[in-house]
Amino acid sequence: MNKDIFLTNSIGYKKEKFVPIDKNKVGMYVCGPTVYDDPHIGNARPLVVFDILYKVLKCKYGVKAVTYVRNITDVDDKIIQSSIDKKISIEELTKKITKNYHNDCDYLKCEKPNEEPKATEHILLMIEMAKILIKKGFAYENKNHVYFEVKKFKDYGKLSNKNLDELIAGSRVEISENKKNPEDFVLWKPSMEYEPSWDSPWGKGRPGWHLECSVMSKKYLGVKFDIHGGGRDLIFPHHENEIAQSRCANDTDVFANYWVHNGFITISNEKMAKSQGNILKINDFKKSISGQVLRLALISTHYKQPLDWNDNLINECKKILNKWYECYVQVKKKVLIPESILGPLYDDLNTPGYIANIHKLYDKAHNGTVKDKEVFTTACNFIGLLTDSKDQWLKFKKEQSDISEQEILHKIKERDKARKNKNYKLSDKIRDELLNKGVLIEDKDGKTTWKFK
RNA sequence: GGCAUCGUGGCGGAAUGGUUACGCAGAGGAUUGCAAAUCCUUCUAUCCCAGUUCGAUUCUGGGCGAUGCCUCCA
Repeated sequence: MNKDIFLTNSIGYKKEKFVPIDKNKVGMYVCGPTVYDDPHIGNARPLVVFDILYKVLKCKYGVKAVTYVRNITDVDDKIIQSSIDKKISIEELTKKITKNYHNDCDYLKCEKPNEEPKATEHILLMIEMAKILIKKGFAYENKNHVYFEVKKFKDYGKLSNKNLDELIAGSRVEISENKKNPEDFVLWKPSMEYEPSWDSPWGKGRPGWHLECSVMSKKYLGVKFDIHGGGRDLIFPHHENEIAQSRCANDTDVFANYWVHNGFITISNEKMAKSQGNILKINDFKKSISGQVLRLALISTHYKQPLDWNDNLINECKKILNKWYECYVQVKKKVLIPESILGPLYDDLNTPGYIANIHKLYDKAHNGTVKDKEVFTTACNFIGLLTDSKDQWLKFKKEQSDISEQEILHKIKERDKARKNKNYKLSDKIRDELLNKGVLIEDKDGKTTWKFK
């Protein structure tokens, strides 16, 4: 499609036309998980949002033109703490959580990124970058720590709309006597005996949190690239610090051109937090709800907006997908999605607008030709919906029920008998019983059919 | 305290300087033993106050309210 893509750039928070550095190539870096605990529904949002942005970019620039990098952070204080709490080794923990994370990605129908670098596999590059920053005078060593001197970077705070004076005045910044200034942040720190460590010019230790993304984005996308994404909360300090490190180390005027951040999820209007005890793990949905339902729910609101997670939302999405599967067809030949339908996605990833368009395609397809149904199904597939066949969808619902097919057919026979005898009291009772077990009876054209609700 | 975002019908949720969003729910109808499912039709809205304008829900200013970030966090 010839149409331009627009994105809301967090720098300035304005919608801007997307122009890649190289018009034949697009690079996107998205902050992936820190593998210290199972992914929750909040982690799922950027996964799905940037998966769709990836698809849109590929649609416009070609499959091979887009490089999507999403890291895995496997060294971090939270991981150390979690391994102590769970009484398992760090390696065992990160391996296990990474595996769970990949399962969750599959469940949510997310495509694999082109690269999925791990922090622990890039320690040497991180040490290199820290060395360069010291050499150039942007960082300093003190007592086996290396700190980035924020003051030295003039554009600090440009992304998050902060100025240094206010930050310091807030005095919530961690004060350490090792630091020259309270706002300075760690590039390298020493490790305790039991903590993971690597040799460095500043002794055995480990990197600070932000360095990995600077190093890995550079390795896979270069010192300047197009899109950097993640959750809103990462704007400060994580992304601000990435910009500072990268631009100072690489002598560049810009790090990423477009910063795209997704909003937060609340649970029934409450902040999702450990202290609230309302963390919903992705894994906990797998048994009862199809990943497609979660996916639809996650994109039912524009990515920038907050999204409230509640039963009503899930039920609505279930209903919509049930309905949509009525028009599902297997698409064999490639079908083009009309520009007018695709439009909202190009316009700052307006998924609700696109969903509204799918509803219109559904209306057309429902009484329309096979071609109409193919267009409809293709439009759904484009955002990762209706990617399961109808059989798979029905099978999943079947697995939710504890009633056997045999039993259902038997009950229906019983009901038919009652109906023939005009014993409607009994026949309605049987229908209610089945409904309670999730089986929906439909008398159509003189025949009784059933399906799982 | 500082910096941001948001405030649309019963609910969710887009867009827009003047014209139908869309979905769910509700109502009416077709259909049915009654339903369900499906189809058709349909009601309901732009927080308050000023300003700009021929005209503002949309732009500007003020107010009120909600939320987020400023500390680990998607």
